[in-house]
Amino acid sequence: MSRRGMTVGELARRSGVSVRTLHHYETVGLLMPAGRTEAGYRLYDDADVVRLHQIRSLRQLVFGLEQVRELLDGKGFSPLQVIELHIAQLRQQIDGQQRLSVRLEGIAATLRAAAQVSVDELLTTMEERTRMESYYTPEQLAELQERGRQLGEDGLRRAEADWQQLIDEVRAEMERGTDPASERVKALASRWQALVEAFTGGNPEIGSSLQRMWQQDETIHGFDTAEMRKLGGYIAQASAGATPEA
Amino acid sequence: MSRRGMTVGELARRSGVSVRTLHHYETVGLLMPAGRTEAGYRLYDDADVVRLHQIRSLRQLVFGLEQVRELLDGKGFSPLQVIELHIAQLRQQIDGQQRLSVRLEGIAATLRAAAQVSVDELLTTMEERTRMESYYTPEQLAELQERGRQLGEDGLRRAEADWQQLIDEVRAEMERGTDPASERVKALASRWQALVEAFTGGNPEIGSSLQRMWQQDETIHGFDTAEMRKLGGYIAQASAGATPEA
DNA sequence: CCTTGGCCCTCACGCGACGTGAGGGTCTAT
DNA sequence: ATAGACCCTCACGTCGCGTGAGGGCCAAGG
Repeated sequence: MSRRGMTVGELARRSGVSVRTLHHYETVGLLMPAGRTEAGYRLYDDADVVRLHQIRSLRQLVFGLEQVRELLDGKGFSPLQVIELHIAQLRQQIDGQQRLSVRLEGIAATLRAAAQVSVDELLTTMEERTRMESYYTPEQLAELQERGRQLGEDGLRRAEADWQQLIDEVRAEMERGTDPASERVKALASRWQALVEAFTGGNPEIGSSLQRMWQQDETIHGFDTAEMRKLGGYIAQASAGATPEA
Repeated sequence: MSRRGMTVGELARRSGVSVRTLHHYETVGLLMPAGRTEAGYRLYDDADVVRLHQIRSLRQLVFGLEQVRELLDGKGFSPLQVIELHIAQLRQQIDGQQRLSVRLEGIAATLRAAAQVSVDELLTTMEERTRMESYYTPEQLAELQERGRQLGEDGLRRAEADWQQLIDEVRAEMERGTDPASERVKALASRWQALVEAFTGGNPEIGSSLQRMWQQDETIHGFDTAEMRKLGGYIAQASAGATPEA
């Protein structure tokens, strides 16, 4: 049977490709059947079987049937060049996808900590992520993300609530005109420092990146930076009075 | 101007997308212009500008305009679900591409060491790689590849030539009926062991994988394993006589 | 008023590697 | 003769637009 040639269906079954694929390979000139019956049925011989195997093999490694044909027909670039080119392209793709993946992870983590996850939330989270990516280095981002992961969703929510609570208290004291050197404000100041510390993880570079964000952006994760700067100044007075640090 | 709405061209310039893209977004119902002039010109308003930004943002993160529309229209899955699904898909893709990349590296390395790089070479190298992938674990493959990389192309070619040379000599002695216990054959045996050692790098698991290949495959990298087994037996006799090792 | 140049419009094909019918012959066994 | 399995050749759909083709709309200059 394979002596006299096999039909498309047979070849398809034996080699695991679809009949349509074989048709397609013929129309693009990649695999022409050795002959036809009087009725017009395609007949493939052993050489065709071999070539099909080659095609399927190369297909996994290479971009595009066109290149496969060029390889098999010996035109175009040398196999090694094609492979190396492909490797380079693959690397780029992988790189881009990995960056995207990291980005998505970060966004997903933030979303998971959010109460309700609307598209608005998603969009603002994305914007924030973009801004963060412009302030922090990839390593710093990874560090922040890792710390967030350890905290967990509840931990993140709690941290955010802590900030909100602290800000409210500080604002209240400031509006009341409490002396920054008072014990009450000093207590607030140390809570403030603790929260900043919890965020930066003691990494001074992350601290300075955060500073830059505070200075240059108008809002960070829903907090108004203008007010934060004011409150921060107040807190700084308390800290300066409380501890002899710069 | 943006009060009364802007034309496609303006919107395109201001947001960095092509006019065609805006047309396309309209035909798929993703971004419908707020209105039209009497002459039929599309007019976009500020809300459209916002929506376009949203579309472009989501577009980077998500597979397909369809999903973008579902997200923006609030139908279908929740943003977080979509993101997580996308992450999973991305991971899979990255995984597959990385495996492919490793595979290509291995093939490229082998090809670089080959004298002439024909498509035949490529195909047989691929087959061999496939066989190797079925015998060695990924870690072992990585180890082998690393060792090959350190040898360099010339080193690999030299190793291959060494084997060929050694095999010829061993065969000659065997055909001549030389006693395996003779000094001459013992010298060959130690060279043999050294070459095997150089290949396995002293890793016994790689050694046993190699054994299995020798036993089960008919040819390895162009060497006839049937003959290799015979020669190996002869060498083993010499080694047994030479050293008291098992 | 007419022209010129720069907008805009609506089709509609092209890309890549096939999937999926539609509509209709061929072969084999009953 | 007929059923059922196989084969044939179109030809459209996929996805996100790019790239014309062929033709109106509009503002400014001659």
